[in-house]
Amino acid sequence: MRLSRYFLPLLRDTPKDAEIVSHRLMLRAGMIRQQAAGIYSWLPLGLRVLDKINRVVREEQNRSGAIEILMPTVQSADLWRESGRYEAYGKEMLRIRDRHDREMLYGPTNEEMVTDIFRSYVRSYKDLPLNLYHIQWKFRDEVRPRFGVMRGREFLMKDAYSFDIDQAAARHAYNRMFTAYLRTFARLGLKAIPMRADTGPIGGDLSHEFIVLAATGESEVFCHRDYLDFETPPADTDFDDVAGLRGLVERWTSLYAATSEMHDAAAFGAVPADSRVSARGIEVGHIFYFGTKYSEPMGATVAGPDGQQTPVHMGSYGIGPSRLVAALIEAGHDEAGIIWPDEIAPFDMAVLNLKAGDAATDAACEQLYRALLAKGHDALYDDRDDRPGAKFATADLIGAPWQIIVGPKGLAEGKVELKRRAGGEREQISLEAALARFPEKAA
RNA sequence: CGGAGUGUAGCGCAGUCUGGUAGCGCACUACGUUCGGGACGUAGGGGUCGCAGGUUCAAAUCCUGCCACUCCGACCA
Repeated sequence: MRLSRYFLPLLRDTPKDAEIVSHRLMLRAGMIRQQAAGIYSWLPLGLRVLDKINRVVREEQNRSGAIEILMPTVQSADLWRESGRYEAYGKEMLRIRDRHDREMLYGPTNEEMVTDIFRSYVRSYKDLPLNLYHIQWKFRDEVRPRFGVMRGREFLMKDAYSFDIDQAAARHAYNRMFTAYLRTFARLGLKAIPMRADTGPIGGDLSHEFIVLAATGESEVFCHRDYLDFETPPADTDFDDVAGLRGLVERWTSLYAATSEMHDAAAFGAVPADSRVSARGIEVGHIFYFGTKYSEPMGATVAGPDGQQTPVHMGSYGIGPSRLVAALIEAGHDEAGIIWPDEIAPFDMAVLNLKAGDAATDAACEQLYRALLAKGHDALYDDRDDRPGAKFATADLIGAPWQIIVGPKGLAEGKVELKRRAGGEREQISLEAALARFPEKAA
Protein backbone atom coordinates (compact mmCIF):
# COMPACT_ATOMS: atom_id res chain seq x y z
CA MET A 1 0.00 0.00 0.00
CA ARG A 2 1.26 3.42 -0.94
CA LEU A 3 0.74 5.70 2.00
CA SER A 4 -0.02 8.61 -0.32
CA ARG A 5 -3.07 6.74 -1.55
CA TYR A 6 -4.11 5.22 1.75
CA PHE A 7 -6.50 6.44 4.41
CA LEU A 8 -4.49 6.70 7.58
CA PRO A 9 -5.77 9.61 9.68
CA LEU A 10 -3.07 9.97 12.33
CA LEU A 11 -3.42 12.25 15.31
CA ARG A 12 -0.51 14.03 16.89
CA ASP A 13 -2.37 15.18 19.95
CA THR A 14 -3.96 12.58 22.13
CA PRO A 15 -7.73 12.98 22.43
CA LYS A 16 -8.44 13.77 26.06
CA ASP A 17 -11.07 11.09 26.48
CA ALA A 18 -8.60 8.27 26.00
CA GLU A 19 -7.32 7.12 29.36
CA ILE A 20 -5.42 3.93 28.71
CA VAL A 21 -2.50 3.45 26.38
CA SER A 22 -4.20 1.09 23.94
CA HIS A 23 -7.10 3.46 23.46
CA ARG A 24 -4.77 6.40 22.96
CA LEU A 25 -2.61 4.58 20.46
CA MET A 26 -5.57 3.22 18.54
CA LEU A 27 -6.91 6.74 18.12
CA ARG A 28 -3.52 8.22 17.31
CA ALA A 29 -2.74 5.53 14.76
CA GLY A 30 -6.05 6.09 13.04
CA MET A 31 -7.38 2.61 13.77
CA ILE A 32 -10.78 3.48 15.18
CA ARG A 33 -13.22 6.33 15.44
CA GLN A 34 -15.73 6.58 18.24
CA GLN A 35 -19.31 6.99 17.03
CA ALA A 36 -21.12 6.83 20.36
CA ALA A 37 -20.32 5.61 23.85
CA GLY A 38 -18.73 2.20 23.41
CA ILE A 39 -19.39 2.09 19.66
CA TYR A 40 -16.60 2.42 17.14
CA SER A 41 -15.94 2.52 13.44
CA TRP A 42 -12.93 0.51 12.37
CA LEU A 43 -10.69 2.47 10.02
CA PRO A 44 -8.42 0.73 7.51
CA LEU A 45 -5.48 0.13 9.81
CA GLY A 46 -7.65 -1.14 12.64
CA LEU A 47 -9.62 -3.36 10.32
CA ARG A 48 -6.45 -4.94 9.03
CA VAL A 49 -5.41 -5.88 12.54
CA LEU A 50 -8.86 -7.15 13.41
CA ASP A 51 -8.88 -9.31 10.30
CA LYS A 52 -5.50 -10.75 11.11
CA ILE A 53 -6.59 -11.67 14.61
CA ASN A 54 -9.71 -13.27 13.17
CA ARG A 55 -7.55 -15.30 10.85
CA VAL A 56 -5.55 -16.78 13.71
CA VAL A 57 -8.71 -17.40 15.72
CA ARG A 58 -10.30 -19.16 12.73
CA GLU A 59 -7.30 -21.32 12.03
CA GLU A 60 -7.19 -22.57 15.58
CA GLN A 61 -10.93 -23.08 15.80
CA ASN A 62 -10.88 -25.08 12.59
CA ARG A 63 -7.87 -27.05 13.75
CA SER A 64 -9.76 -28.10 16.87
CA GLY A 65 -12.66 -29.38 14.78
CA ALA A 66 -15.08 -26.46 15.12
CA ILE A 67 -17.06 -25.46 12.03
CA GLU A 68 -17.72 -21.88 11.03
CA ILE A 69 -21.18 -20.51 10.36
CA LEU A 70 -22.59 -16.97 10.50
CA MET A 71 -25.66 -16.09 12.50
CA PRO A 72 -27.39 -12.69 12.34
CA THR A 73 -26.92 -9.85 14.82
CA VAL A 74 -30.66 -9.27 15.18
CA GLN A 75 -32.69 -12.01 16.79
CA SER A 76 -36.31 -12.67 17.61
CA ALA A 77 -37.43 -12.28 21.20
CA ASP A 78 -39.50 -15.46 20.89
CA LEU A 79 -36.40 -17.60 20.78
CA TRP A 80 -35.18 -16.03 24.00
CA ARG A 81 -38.51 -16.59 25.68
CA GLU A 82 -38.03 -20.31 25.12
CA SER A 83 -34.91 -20.36 27.25
CA GLY A 84 -36.31 -17.91 29.77
CA ARG A 85 -33.55 -15.44 29.17
CA TYR A 86 -35.65 -12.74 27.49
CA GLU A 87 -36.83 -11.72 30.92
CA ALA A 88 -33.69 -12.78 32.77
CA TYR A 89 -31.12 -10.89 30.75
CA GLY A 90 -32.08 -7.43 31.94
CA LYS A 91 -31.15 -4.02 30.64
CA GLU A 92 -27.88 -5.13 29.10
CA MET A 93 -29.87 -6.49 26.20
CA LEU A 94 -30.72 -3.99 23.50
CA ARG A 95 -34.38 -4.55 22.69
CA ILE A 96 -35.84 -3.40 19.39
CA ARG A 97 -39.28 -3.40 17.78
CA ASP A 98 -39.67 -3.82 14.05
CA ARG A 99 -42.34 -2.17 11.87
CA HIS A 100 -44.84 -4.88 12.71
CA ASP A 101 -44.23 -4.22 16.39
CA ARG A 102 -42.52 -7.58 16.76
CA GLU A 103 -40.05 -7.76 19.59
CA MET A 104 -36.49 -8.21 18.43
CA LEU A 105 -33.11 -7.82 20.04
CA TYR A 106 -29.53 -7.17 19.04
CA GLY A 107 -27.79 -10.35 20.08
CA PRO A 108 -25.54 -10.22 23.13
CA THR A 109 -24.72 -13.91 22.54
CA ASN A 110 -26.15 -16.78 20.51
CA GLU A 111 -26.90 -19.83 22.63
CA GLU A 112 -30.60 -19.78 21.78
CA MET A 113 -30.11 -19.28 18.09
CA VAL A 114 -27.47 -21.95 17.65
CA THR A 115 -29.60 -24.34 19.70
CA ASP A 116 -32.46 -23.64 17.34
CA ILE A 117 -30.26 -24.43 14.37
CA PHE A 118 -29.09 -27.60 16.03
CA ARG A 119 -32.55 -28.89 16.94
CA SER A 120 -33.83 -28.18 13.44
CA TYR A 121 -31.40 -30.55 11.78
CA VAL A 122 -29.65 -32.92 14.13
CA ARG A 123 -31.51 -36.09 15.08
CA SER A 124 -28.95 -38.72 16.03
CA TYR A 125 -26.09 -39.15 18.45
CA LYS A 126 -24.14 -40.33 15.42
CA ASP A 127 -23.96 -36.71 14.23
CA LEU A 128 -22.15 -35.74 17.42
CA PRO A 129 -19.86 -34.28 18.51
CA LEU A 130 -20.61 -31.00 16.81
CA ASN A 131 -19.10 -27.60 17.42
CA LEU A 132 -20.38 -24.58 15.51
CA TYR A 133 -18.85 -21.14 15.78
CA HIS A 134 -19.14 -17.76 14.24
CA ILE A 135 -17.39 -14.43 14.43
CA GLN A 136 -20.04 -11.76 14.68
CA TRP A 137 -20.75 -8.39 16.26
CA LYS A 138 -22.46 -8.46 19.61
CA PHE A 139 -24.18 -5.74 21.55
CA ARG A 140 -24.33 -5.51 25.30
CA ASP A 141 -25.72 -2.28 26.64
CA GLU A 142 -23.10 -1.80 29.33
CA VAL A 143 -23.91 0.76 31.96
CA ARG A 144 -20.49 2.23 31.59
CA PRO A 145 -18.48 1.47 28.48
CA ARG A 146 -14.84 2.48 28.82
CA PHE A 147 -11.27 1.98 27.71
CA GLY A 148 -12.07 2.20 24.00
CA VAL A 149 -12.68 -1.15 22.37
CA MET A 150 -11.60 -2.91 25.55
CA ARG A 151 -15.07 -2.51 26.95
CA GLY A 152 -17.30 -1.38 24.16
CA ARG A 153 -21.02 -1.94 23.91
CA GLU A 154 -20.71 -3.23 20.39
CA PHE A 155 -17.85 -5.69 20.08
CA LEU A 156 -16.73 -8.52 17.87
CA MET A 157 -16.90 -11.96 19.39
CA LYS A 158 -15.97 -15.40 18.25
CA ASP A 159 -18.45 -17.67 19.94
CA ALA A 160 -18.39 -21.42 19.57
CA TYR A 161 -21.04 -23.86 20.77
CA SER A 162 -20.48 -27.54 21.38
CA PHE A 163 -23.08 -30.29 21.31
CA ASP A 164 -22.44 -33.71 22.80
CA ILE A 165 -24.35 -36.79 23.83
CA ASP A 166 -23.37 -36.75 27.48
CA GLN A 167 -21.33 -34.99 30.06
CA ALA A 168 -18.15 -36.98 29.46
CA ALA A 169 -18.21 -36.18 25.76
CA ALA A 170 -19.01 -32.54 26.52
CA ARG A 171 -16.03 -32.46 28.83
CA HIS A 172 -13.82 -33.48 25.95
CA ALA A 173 -15.36 -30.76 23.79
CA TYR A 174 -14.47 -28.35 26.58
CA ASN A 175 -10.92 -29.64 26.65
CA ARG A 176 -10.59 -29.27 22.89
CA MET A 177 -11.60 -25.65 23.08
CA PHE A 178 -9.42 -25.10 26.13
CA THR A 179 -6.47 -26.37 24.10
CA ALA A 180 -7.41 -24.32 21.05
CA TYR A 181 -7.52 -21.22 23.24
CA LEU A 182 -4.06 -21.86 24.65
CA ARG A 183 -2.76 -22.09 21.10
CA THR A 184 -4.67 -19.06 19.85
CA PHE A 185 -3.40 -16.71 22.53
CA ALA A 186 0.14 -18.04 22.29
CA ARG A 187 0.14 -17.40 18.54
CA LEU A 188 -0.92 -13.85 19.26
CA GLY A 189 2.14 -13.53 21.45
CA LEU A 190 0.09 -13.33 24.64
CA LYS A 191 0.54 -15.24 27.85
CA ALA A 192 -3.04 -16.08 28.71
CA ILE A 193 -3.64 -18.01 31.90
CA PRO A 194 -6.81 -20.06 32.36
CA MET A 195 -8.52 -19.21 35.63
CA ARG A 196 -11.52 -20.74 37.32
CA ALA A 197 -14.34 -18.32 36.77
CA ASP A 198 -17.82 -17.49 37.83
CA THR A 199 -20.32 -18.50 35.17
CA GLY A 200 -22.50 -15.39 35.31
CA PRO A 201 -25.75 -15.13 33.35
CA ILE A 202 -24.63 -17.71 30.80
CA GLY A 203 -25.06 -20.42 33.42
CA GLY A 204 -23.44 -23.77 34.00
CA ASP A 205 -20.96 -25.11 36.48
CA LEU A 206 -17.61 -25.37 34.70
CA SER A 207 -15.94 -22.30 33.38
CA HIS A 208 -12.54 -20.77 32.79
CA GLU A 209 -11.53 -17.29 31.88
CA PHE A 210 -8.34 -16.77 29.91
CA ILE A 211 -6.56 -13.82 31.42
CA VAL A 212 -3.66 -11.81 30.03
CA LEU A 213 -1.65 -10.14 32.76
CA ALA A 214 -1.47 -6.40 32.16
CA ALA A 215 -1.10 -3.40 34.42
CA THR A 216 -4.19 -1.81 32.90
CA GLY A 217 -6.28 -4.94 33.28
CA GLU A 218 -9.78 -4.50 34.57
CA SER A 219 -9.79 -7.25 37.14
CA GLU A 220 -7.57 -8.38 39.94
CA VAL A 221 -6.16 -11.86 39.46
CA PHE A 222 -4.05 -14.31 41.43
CA CYS A 223 -2.01 -17.19 40.08
CA HIS A 224 1.02 -19.40 40.39
CA ARG A 225 4.11 -18.03 38.70
CA ASP A 226 4.92 -21.32 36.98
CA TYR A 227 2.02 -20.81 34.57
CA LEU A 228 4.06 -18.13 32.85
CA ASP A 229 6.55 -20.76 31.72
CA PHE A 230 4.13 -23.49 30.69
CA GLU A 231 4.61 -24.61 27.11
CA THR A 232 1.96 -24.12 24.45
CA PRO A 233 0.31 -27.23 22.97
CA PRO A 234 1.93 -27.93 19.59
CA ALA A 235 0.24 -27.44 16.22
CA ASP A 236 0.05 -31.18 15.63
CA THR A 237 -1.89 -31.78 18.84
CA ASP A 238 -4.37 -34.61 18.30
CA PHE A 239 -7.72 -33.09 19.21
CA ASP A 240 -9.34 -36.53 19.18
CA ASP A 241 -6.99 -37.83 21.85
CA VAL A 242 -9.33 -37.78 24.83
CA ALA A 243 -6.80 -38.85 27.44
CA GLY A 244 -4.09 -36.64 26.01
CA LEU A 245 -6.21 -33.50 26.13
CA ARG A 246 -7.50 -34.36 29.57
CA GLY A 247 -3.92 -34.58 30.80
CA LEU A 248 -3.08 -31.31 29.14
CA VAL A 249 -6.00 -29.48 30.71
CA GLU A 250 -5.32 -31.05 34.09
CA ARG A 251 -1.79 -29.75 33.94
CA TRP A 252 -2.99 -26.26 32.96
CA THR A 253 -5.46 -26.24 35.82
CA SER A 254 -3.27 -27.93 38.44
CA LEU A 255 -1.88 -24.77 39.97
CA TYR A 256 -3.65 -21.92 41.67
CA ALA A 257 -5.22 -19.36 39.36
CA ALA A 258 -8.32 -17.32 40.06
CA THR A 259 -9.99 -14.04 39.37
CA SER A 260 -11.01 -11.92 42.33
CA GLU A 261 -14.59 -13.28 42.29
CA MET A 262 -13.30 -16.83 42.71
CA HIS A 263 -10.30 -15.95 44.80
CA ASP A 264 -9.60 -18.12 47.84
CA ALA A 265 -7.07 -16.33 50.02
CA ALA A 266 -6.31 -19.45 52.03
CA ALA A 267 -5.56 -21.57 48.97
CA PHE A 268 -3.48 -18.78 47.49
CA GLY A 269 -1.64 -18.51 50.78
CA ALA A 270 -0.64 -22.15 50.41
CA VAL A 271 1.31 -21.27 47.27
CA PRO A 272 4.97 -20.57 48.09
CA ALA A 273 5.39 -16.85 48.55
CA ASP A 274 7.90 -16.40 45.72
CA SER A 275 5.55 -18.19 43.32
CA ARG A 276 2.53 -16.02 44.03
CA VAL A 277 1.56 -13.63 41.28
CA SER A 278 -0.97 -11.03 42.25
CA ALA A 279 -1.68 -8.76 39.33
CA ARG A 280 -4.25 -7.22 37.10
CA GLY A 281 -5.55 -8.97 34.04
CA ILE A 282 -7.54 -8.60 30.85
CA GLU A 283 -10.09 -11.28 30.10
CA VAL A 284 -9.57 -12.30 26.48
CA GLY A 285 -11.51 -15.54 26.46
CA HIS A 286 -14.16 -17.34 28.46
CA ILE A 287 -15.35 -20.91 28.15
CA PHE A 288 -18.34 -22.61 29.75
CA TYR A 289 -19.86 -26.02 30.08
CA PHE A 290 -23.54 -25.70 30.96
CA GLY A 291 -25.00 -29.11 30.28
CA THR A 292 -28.63 -29.14 29.23
CA LYS A 293 -29.50 -25.61 30.37
CA TYR A 294 -30.64 -24.64 26.86
CA SER A 295 -31.19 -27.99 25.17
CA GLU A 296 -33.77 -29.07 27.70
CA PRO A 297 -36.14 -26.09 27.58
CA MET A 298 -35.62 -25.67 23.86
CA GLY A 299 -36.04 -29.33 22.99
CA ALA A 300 -32.63 -29.90 21.44
CA THR A 301 -32.53 -33.67 21.70
CA VAL A 302 -31.03 -36.52 19.73
CA ALA A 303 -31.73 -40.22 19.65
CA GLY A 304 -29.12 -42.12 21.63
CA PRO A 305 -27.84 -45.62 20.86
CA ASP A 306 -30.84 -46.99 22.74
CA GLY A 307 -33.27 -45.05 20.59
CA GLN A 308 -34.28 -42.75 23.43
CA GLN A 309 -34.39 -38.98 22.96
CA THR A 310 -31.92 -37.20 25.21
CA PRO A 311 -31.12 -33.51 25.51
CA VAL A 312 -27.64 -32.68 24.32
CA HIS A 313 -24.92 -31.37 26.58
CA MET A 314 -23.63 -28.02 25.53
CA GLY A 315 -20.82 -25.60 26.11
CA SER A 316 -20.03 -22.15 24.78
CA TYR A 317 -16.67 -20.56 24.16
CA GLY A 318 -15.98 -16.91 23.57
CA ILE A 319 -13.03 -14.86 22.38
CA GLY A 320 -13.24 -11.13 21.81
CA PRO A 321 -11.14 -10.21 18.76
CA SER A 322 -11.92 -6.51 19.08
CA ARG A 323 -10.84 -6.56 22.70
CA LEU A 324 -7.74 -8.53 21.70
CA VAL A 325 -6.62 -5.63 19.53
CA ALA A 326 -6.49 -3.48 22.65
CA ALA A 327 -4.95 -6.27 24.73
CA LEU A 328 -2.18 -6.71 22.16
CA ILE A 329 -1.38 -3.01 22.32
CA GLU A 330 -1.38 -3.02 26.10
CA ALA A 331 1.11 -5.87 25.89
CA GLY A 332 3.20 -4.41 23.08
CA HIS A 333 4.04 -0.72 22.88
CA ASP A 334 6.66 1.85 23.76
CA GLU A 335 6.79 5.66 23.87
CA ALA A 336 6.84 5.84 20.09
CA GLY A 337 3.87 3.65 19.39
CA ILE A 338 2.62 0.13 18.86
CA ILE A 339 4.75 -2.99 18.61
CA TRP A 340 2.71 -5.73 16.98
CA PRO A 341 3.48 -9.42 16.90
CA ASP A 342 4.65 -10.22 13.37
CA GLU A 343 1.59 -12.26 12.53
CA ILE A 344 -0.85 -9.53 13.55
CA ALA A 345 0.87 -6.38 12.31
CA PRO A 346 -1.28 -4.47 9.83
CA PHE A 347 1.74 -4.26 7.53
CA ASP A 348 4.68 -6.63 7.47
CA MET A 349 7.15 -3.84 6.80
CA ALA A 350 7.28 -0.17 5.99
CA VAL A 351 9.48 1.15 3.19
CA LEU A 352 10.46 4.70 4.07
CA ASN A 353 11.40 6.91 1.17
CA LEU A 354 13.45 9.60 2.87
CA LYS A 355 13.56 11.81 -0.18
CA ALA A 356 10.48 11.41 -2.32
CA GLY A 357 11.12 13.13 -5.64
CA ASP A 358 14.76 12.14 -5.80
CA ALA A 359 15.02 9.93 -8.86
CA ALA A 360 17.47 7.39 -7.46
CA THR A 361 15.66 7.09 -4.11
CA ASP A 362 12.28 6.77 -5.76
CA ALA A 363 13.60 4.07 -8.10
CA ALA A 364 15.14 2.06 -5.27
CA CYS A 365 11.97 2.28 -3.19
CA GLU A 366 9.77 1.29 -6.09
CA GLN A 367 11.94 -1.70 -6.83
CA LEU A 368 11.90 -2.78 -3.21
CA TYR A 369 8.19 -2.20 -2.77
CA ARG A 370 7.17 -4.09 -5.88
CA ALA A 371 9.44 -7.00 -5.06
CA LEU A 372 7.97 -7.28 -1.56
CA LEU A 373 4.44 -7.23 -2.92
CA ALA A 374 5.37 -9.86 -5.48
CA LYS A 375 6.54 -12.08 -2.65
CA GLY A 376 3.19 -11.78 -0.96
CA HIS A 377 4.09 -9.32 1.80
CA ASP A 378 1.80 -6.61 3.08
CA ALA A 379 4.25 -3.81 2.52
CA LEU A 380 3.50 -0.20 3.30
CA TYR A 381 5.39 2.27 1.14
CA ASP A 382 5.72 5.72 2.65
CA ASP A 383 6.05 7.65 -0.60
CA ARG A 384 4.80 10.94 0.79
CA ASP A 385 6.77 14.10 0.16
CA ASP A 386 7.35 14.70 3.84
CA ARG A 387 10.18 15.15 6.24
CA PRO A 388 12.11 12.07 7.33
CA GLY A 389 11.23 12.63 10.96
CA ALA A 390 7.55 12.43 10.19
CA LYS A 391 8.07 9.15 8.37
CA PHE A 392 9.98 7.57 11.22
CA ALA A 393 7.31 8.72 13.63
CA THR A 394 4.54 7.29 11.49
CA ALA A 395 6.25 3.95 11.03
CA ASP A 396 6.98 3.69 14.74
CA LEU A 397 3.44 4.63 15.68
CA ILE A 398 1.67 2.08 13.50
CA GLY A 399 4.22 -0.54 14.42
CA ALA A 400 5.24 -2.38 11.28
CA PRO A 401 7.66 -5.07 12.52
CA TRP A 402 10.32 -3.96 10.03
CA GLN A 403 11.32 -0.63 8.57
CA ILE A 404 13.36 -0.44 5.41
CA ILE A 405 14.81 3.02 5.29
CA VAL A 406 15.90 4.25 1.89
CA GLY A 407 17.62 7.58 1.42
CA PRO A 408 20.17 9.22 -0.83
CA LYS A 409 22.98 9.02 1.73
CA GLY A 410 22.70 5.30 2.14
CA LEU A 411 22.16 4.68 -1.54
CA ALA A 412 25.38 6.52 -2.33
CA GLU A 413 27.11 3.63 -0.61
CA GLY A 414 24.72 1.09 -2.05
CA LYS A 415 23.00 0.57 1.29
CA VAL A 416 19.58 0.79 2.83
CA GLU A 417 18.85 0.57 6.54
CA LEU A 418 16.90 -2.33 7.94
CA LYS A 419 15.35 -1.64 11.32
CA ARG A 420 13.50 -3.97 13.62
CA ARG A 421 10.63 -2.15 15.32
CA ALA A 422 10.58 -4.34 18.41
CA GLY A 423 14.18 -4.00 19.59
CA GLY A 424 15.29 -1.07 17.47
CA GLU A 425 18.25 -2.96 15.99
CA ARG A 426 19.46 -1.43 12.75
CA GLU A 427 21.83 -2.52 10.08
CA GLN A 428 23.06 -1.08 6.82
CA ILE A 429 22.81 -3.62 4.05
CA SER A 430 22.46 -3.68 0.30
CA LEU A 431 19.05 -3.46 -1.23
CA GLU A 432 19.38 -7.03 -2.48
CA ALA A 433 20.35 -8.28 0.94
CA ALA A 434 17.39 -6.48 2.51
CA LEU A 435 15.06 -8.08 0.02
CA ALA A 436 16.56 -11.48 0.71
CA ARG A 437 15.56 -11.09 4.36
CA PHE A 438 11.95 -11.41 3.34
CA PRO A 439 11.39 -14.71 1.59
CA GLU A 440 8.28 -15.64 -0.34
CA LYS A 441 5.29 -15.57 1.99
CA ALA A 442 2.75 -18.36 1.86
CA ALA A 443 -0.71 -17.10 0.96
C1' C B 1 -27.85 3.50 38.31
C1' G B 2 -25.32 6.76 42.41
C1' G B 3 -21.22 10.52 42.62
C1' A B 4 -18.01 14.10 39.85
C1' G B 5 -17.02 16.66 35.37
C1' U B 6 -16.87 18.33 30.18
C1' G B 7 -19.33 20.13 25.52
C1' U B 8 -16.11 26.67 21.58
C1' A B 9 -12.73 24.75 13.85
C1' G B 10 -10.41 17.86 12.40
C1' C B 11 -7.29 17.43 17.41
C1' G B 12 -5.63 19.99 22.00
C1' C B 13 -7.25 24.34 24.48
C1' A B 14 -8.24 29.91 26.05
C1' G B 15 -12.42 33.09 26.34
C1' U B 16 -17.76 32.20 30.50
C1' C B 17 -16.83 34.49 37.02
C1' U B 18 -17.40 40.50 35.32
C1' G B 19 -22.72 40.06 28.54
C1' G B 20 -20.38 44.25 23.78
C1' U B 21 -17.40 42.15 16.16
C1' A B 22 -15.10 34.18 18.30
C1' G B 23 -9.38 33.46 19.56
C1' C B 24 -4.50 30.43 20.16
C1' G B 25 -1.33 25.99 18.98
C1' C B 26 -1.28 21.79 15.82
C1' A B 27 -3.53 20.00 11.38
C1' C B 28 -5.36 21.85 6.30
C1' U B 29 -4.52 25.14 1.31
C1' A B 30 -0.92 28.21 -1.86
C1' C B 31 4.03 29.94 -2.68
C1' G B 32 9.12 29.97 -1.18
C1' U B 33 13.28 28.16 1.69
C1' U B 34 14.31 23.47 3.85
C1' C B 35 14.94 17.94 4.21
C1' G B 36 18.83 11.01 7.57
C1' G B 37 14.32 11.11 13.80
C1' G B 38 7.54 15.05 13.86
C1' A B 39 11.34 22.30 9.97
C1' C B 40 10.65 27.67 8.94
C1' G B 41 8.60 32.14 6.56
C1' U B 42 4.58 34.70 4.08
C1' A B 43 -0.46 34.58 2.67
C1' G B 44 -5.09 31.94 3.27
C1' G B 45 -9.54 28.62 4.23
C1' G B 46 -12.43 26.51 7.99
C1' G B 47 -16.88 27.69 13.76
C1' U B 48 -25.51 27.12 13.84
C1' C B 49 -19.79 28.33 20.62
C1' G B 50 -24.06 20.56 22.15
C1' C B 51 -29.72 21.55 21.47
C1' A B 52 -34.25 24.27 22.75
C1' G B 53 -36.55 28.03 25.30
C1' G B 54 -36.02 32.55 28.36
C1' U B 55 -33.77 37.42 30.21
C1' U B 56 -31.48 41.68 27.60
C1' C B 57 -30.61 47.07 23.08
C1' A B 58 -26.99 42.96 22.90
C1' A B 59 -25.76 36.01 25.06
C1' A B 60 -20.16 31.37 23.93
C1' U B 61 -20.89 34.25 28.58
C1' C B 62 -26.79 35.01 32.76
C1' C B 63 -31.50 31.68 33.82
C1' U B 64 -34.51 27.05 32.80
C1' G B 65 -35.01 22.42 30.49
C1' C B 66 -32.99 18.66 27.53
C1' C B 67 -29.07 15.87 24.95
C1' A B 68 -24.26 13.87 24.35
C1' C B 69 -19.60 12.36 26.08
C1' U B 70 -15.80 11.36 29.99
C1' C B 71 -14.07 9.89 34.88
C1' C B 72 -14.87 7.25 40.00
C1' G B 73 -18.11 3.37 42.05
C1' A B 74 -21.61 -1.09 41.53
C1' C B 75 -21.95 -4.72 36.84
C1' C B 76 -19.39 -7.24 32.59
C1' A B 77 -16.64 -11.05 26.15
